[in-house]
Amino acid sequence: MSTPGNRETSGGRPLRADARTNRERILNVAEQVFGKGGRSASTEEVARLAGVGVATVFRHFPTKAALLEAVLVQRFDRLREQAEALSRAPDPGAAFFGFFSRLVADAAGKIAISEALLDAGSADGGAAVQASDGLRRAVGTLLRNAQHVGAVRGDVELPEVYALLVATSRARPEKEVRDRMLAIVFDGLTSGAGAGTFRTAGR
Amino acid sequence: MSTPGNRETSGGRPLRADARTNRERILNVAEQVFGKGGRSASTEEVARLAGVGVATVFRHFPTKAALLEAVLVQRFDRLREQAEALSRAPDPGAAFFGFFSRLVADAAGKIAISEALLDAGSADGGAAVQASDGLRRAVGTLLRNAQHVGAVRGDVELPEVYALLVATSRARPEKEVRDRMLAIVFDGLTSGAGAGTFRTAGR
Amino acid sequence: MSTPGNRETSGGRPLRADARTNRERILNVAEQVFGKGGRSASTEEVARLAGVGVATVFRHFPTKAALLEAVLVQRFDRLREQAEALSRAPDPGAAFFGFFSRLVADAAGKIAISEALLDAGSADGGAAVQASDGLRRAVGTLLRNAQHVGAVRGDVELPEVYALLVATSRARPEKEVRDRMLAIVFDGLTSGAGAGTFRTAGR
Amino acid sequence: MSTPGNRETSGGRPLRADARTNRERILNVAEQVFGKGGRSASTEEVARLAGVGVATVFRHFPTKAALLEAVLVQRFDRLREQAEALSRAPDPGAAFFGFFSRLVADAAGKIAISEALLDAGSADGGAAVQASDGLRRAVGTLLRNAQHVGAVRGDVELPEVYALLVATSRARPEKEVRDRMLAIVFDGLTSGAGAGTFRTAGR
DNA sequence: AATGAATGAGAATTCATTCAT
DNA sequence: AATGAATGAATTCTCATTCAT
Repeated sequence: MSTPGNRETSGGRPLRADARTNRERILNVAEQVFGKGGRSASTEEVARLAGVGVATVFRHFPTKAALLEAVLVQRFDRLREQAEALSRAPDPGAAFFGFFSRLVADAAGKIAISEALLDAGSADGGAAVQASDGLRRAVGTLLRNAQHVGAVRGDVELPEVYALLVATSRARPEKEVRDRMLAIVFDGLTSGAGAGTFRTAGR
Repeated sequence: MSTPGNRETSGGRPLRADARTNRERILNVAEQVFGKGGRSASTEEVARLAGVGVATVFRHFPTKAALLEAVLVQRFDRLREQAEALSRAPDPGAAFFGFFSRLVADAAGKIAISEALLDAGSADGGAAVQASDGLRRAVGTLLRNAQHVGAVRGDVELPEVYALLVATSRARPEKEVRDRMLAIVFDGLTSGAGAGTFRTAGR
Repeated sequence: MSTPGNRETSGGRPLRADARTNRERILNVAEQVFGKGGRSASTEEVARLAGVGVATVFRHFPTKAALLEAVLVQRFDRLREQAEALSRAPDPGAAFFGFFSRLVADAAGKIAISEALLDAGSADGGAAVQASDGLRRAVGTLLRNAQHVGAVRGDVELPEVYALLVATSRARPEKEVRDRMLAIVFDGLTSGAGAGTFRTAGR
Repeated sequence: MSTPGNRETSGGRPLRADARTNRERILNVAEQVFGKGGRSASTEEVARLAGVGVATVFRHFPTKAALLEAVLVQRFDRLREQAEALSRAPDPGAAFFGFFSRLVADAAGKIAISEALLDAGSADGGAAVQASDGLRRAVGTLLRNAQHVGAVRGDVELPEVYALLVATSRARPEKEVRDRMLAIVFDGLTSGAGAGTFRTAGR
């Protein structure tokens, strides 16, 4: 949307048509490759599957870290856009839980992504953190809306909700189990009270 | 219980005193190093921090994978022992939730461990998987006990509970947030009902 | 002849000019290095003498074994070509003995080569074995031709002749002695009869 | 026999009984191990098969090279003893050819031995060269005797005969082929003349 | 004397990144 | 702009040799 991080290169000059095509293909391939093999997947692999030379990858993304970052930014931005779109949906409860479910389902099988969701909280200094923050804000909106209509209890706050989102997107059980796992979390987000006794039990 | 996995070497012969010391130091250092850097941390790093040569590390653990495995087995075994001990505690509810909390707290900052908790479900064929299964079984016992006394609702099953354990142990927020995150999950495990509408919402 | 094994890479695509140069230099240097130090000579040594980095060697030959194999294939192919050329020479006797002499002379100082001539009989599964077989077949033709014109006695067969070729190419005496050694073998291949009594004497 | 190289250690002091036993066992195991794997077989392997610690091997033989040398000396000495014994046999022809056959047969499957037979000609400076010379001298005697009775033609000399011995002991064909190969060589050593034309053909 | 443990110096191989075409 | 080639710096693992018990 109105994100400033969407420029094609830092130089600002618009890319030639074929270059833009290449950049996009590389980015998409990288998402798959890092999704499967994590950070440690090799840049050559990305180049090969994208059908370009390694040097081309490095022309577009000066370091492997930059490539990884670009992948993450793209992903975070997409998610943020979805969240923003849902924030205008008629049923805020369905919007919130639906988004939560979809994100977790999508993250399955995307190692690097979820690793990143995780680490992006920590210092990276870069664009990925910003993009992650954008997503977090959008989730915050969804959450507030849902609380407004009583779909989510009022006493939970964004940090723990986001932590749950990150956490559950990391687990990679089969769909069946994943759904049952989410059901529990969603119950916890809805009902409230009661179990308070055990919250810190044993600590 | 009487853990059979605690022998010093598979060979059976007890190690010389100095060797055992070294082996233990290496194992502990490795736990930290892999905890911080994940699988991709280098064996050399482990050796350096343990104050021994790389070759010494390899003498004790013939491959890097074996070292990683040993670390995991040790950790899983420890956790299983704790779980087993708690399974005989007077208050099954406190036992279950207490164990859950402690595990998640301990996992903080231990990348490799949680990665492993995660992957151990998949094929590894090795000792780590066995140890992981042992832990899972022990958690199963805690869960059943807690359900028996009504501390955990009766309609949840081990797979999703274990998935939640894995998931939340992966997230690494500060203590504050972690506790609030767990409170939500624990609520979901206690109350039940109600939120069913949203379980698969958006899917 | 039209050797099919001479392509630059198995991929088929012709190498860039500079790459081909490097590949050839590496191959030649490797022939010398392995010739002197045998299989256990180091790849680093090859790289150093070829004036390239180790990684370059590995780019061209993905494993040390592959490099060794390439060296052998090249050598076997060359020898086979020579043998094939000689198989059309006017004097089959001179062709056979001449080839024999030349091969033995060339093998002097080439440990890896003769080791390989030796081992190629055994299982390697690879291209070297094929190339070795090609050479053996070519020698077979030379032998048959020479027997046809009576230059080599009729009752010897390829296996023992090839074994002799391998054996004598392994010994590395000075030229003088080598020639005298070959003279004995050649006599044995020509005359026949007579000494039969001693063939298995003492056995 | 009257060899001066038979002392147990260079120190001169006689070894304790158990030490001598160990030394012998190590030596025999080493012969097998190096026979199978060549020089590159590991010292640990020797130790393991001998049922002693590595350090014990190194106590008896200060370096791997020394161990290899000792193996060779032992082997050369044994062969020399056999040759010397045969030099007093009634039939010098049978003695010569018999010894030749036996040596070649024994060498089969003993990589290091034949490698050494080969290299011992070159500079080693050590005891192995001396032992090798002893063997060579003994073969010389066998040869002269055989020539004396006309079993071997008179115009061949020790260097080329020894070279043939070395060469054929390196080839490792099956028994069948080996025998036929030797038959050719023996013919060459007996008959003489005739094939002279080809001796240096092609050179 | 015997041994298991420790180790430094390689060796093969990989990979992010730079260079020449 | 695109590419294949080149490379230095890791990284895992091995082995002859030394050390401490």
